[in-house]
Amino acid sequence: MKSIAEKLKEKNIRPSYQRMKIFEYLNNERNHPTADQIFRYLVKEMPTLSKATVYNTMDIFRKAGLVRVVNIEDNEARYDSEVSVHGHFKCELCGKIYDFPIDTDALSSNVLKGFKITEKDVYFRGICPECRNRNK
Amino acid sequence: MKSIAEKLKEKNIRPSYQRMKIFEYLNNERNHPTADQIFRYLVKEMPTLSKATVYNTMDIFRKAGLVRVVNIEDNEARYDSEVSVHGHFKCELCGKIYDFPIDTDALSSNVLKGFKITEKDVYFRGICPECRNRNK
DNA sequence: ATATGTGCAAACTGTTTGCAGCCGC
DNA sequence: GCGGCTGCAAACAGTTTGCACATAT
Repeated sequence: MKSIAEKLKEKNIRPSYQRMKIFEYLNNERNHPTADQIFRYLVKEMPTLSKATVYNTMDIFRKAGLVRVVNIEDNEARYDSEVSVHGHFKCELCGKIYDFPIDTDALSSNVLKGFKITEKDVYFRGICPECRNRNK
Repeated sequence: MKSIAEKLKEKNIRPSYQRMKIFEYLNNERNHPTADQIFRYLVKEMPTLSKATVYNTMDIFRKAGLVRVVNIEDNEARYDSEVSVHGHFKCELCGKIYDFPIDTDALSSNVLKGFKITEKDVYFRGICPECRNRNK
């Protein structure tokens, strides 16, 4: 089991304390947090933490392929430590975001022949089973 | 062929001059414009037009199902007068946004059984054929 | 006359930037 | 000591809001 520091070094990211804590948080809480959520959680144990550092770090992680940015909400970005191709479902009632697998081949129909596709985002919205049952 | 005024009335939207011009623009220029593009174009012939009116109008249109909001860019929203389910591809080089059909059944796999899906957004990014050829 | 729509400016929010100081190699 | 990282504050952009005035029925 690799240490966090090693994982960051592999990507040529200097493992500062802040970066390691942010990375640790992302991999423990897999709730697609916003930058603000990450900040508010970590500032409790690191009172001098700055939001700019969170943004900087997320950008570095994104460029290194350690996180995916989830823009399922129009106003603010969320971060996903699961970087493989998959879809996101947001429940309009409870706000929870679910991951789900997608058949990426079925999607990229032959209509996009000639296009080089480097990024695929699939966002669904609706009501999750829990909320549907609750309102019955 | 219905007049624009009639189309708006059908949706219980009072056909003010501004709203008709905005609706007309959306259906003529099918370039997935931003609010700012709509504003900058129309302010030329309507110097007193306000950006707030553009935003208000787009919100009314969206609620009435006349436009779809395209959030393929993280910073600003785009509007699509084509409201049927389809995907969007953005070329990272020329910035152009292409529509493409999606097999919506292939997408909603049985993994999302129990979920009520009301909205589907599919965003791809990459390089379009034109740009690929240009750089050869 | 009353409802609704418009336009202006100010507020708001998420994000980015510049820069001074700090830390680690 | 040097390069890189952090934290603060200010700047920034897109969007929303409050309100007075204009407009349409």
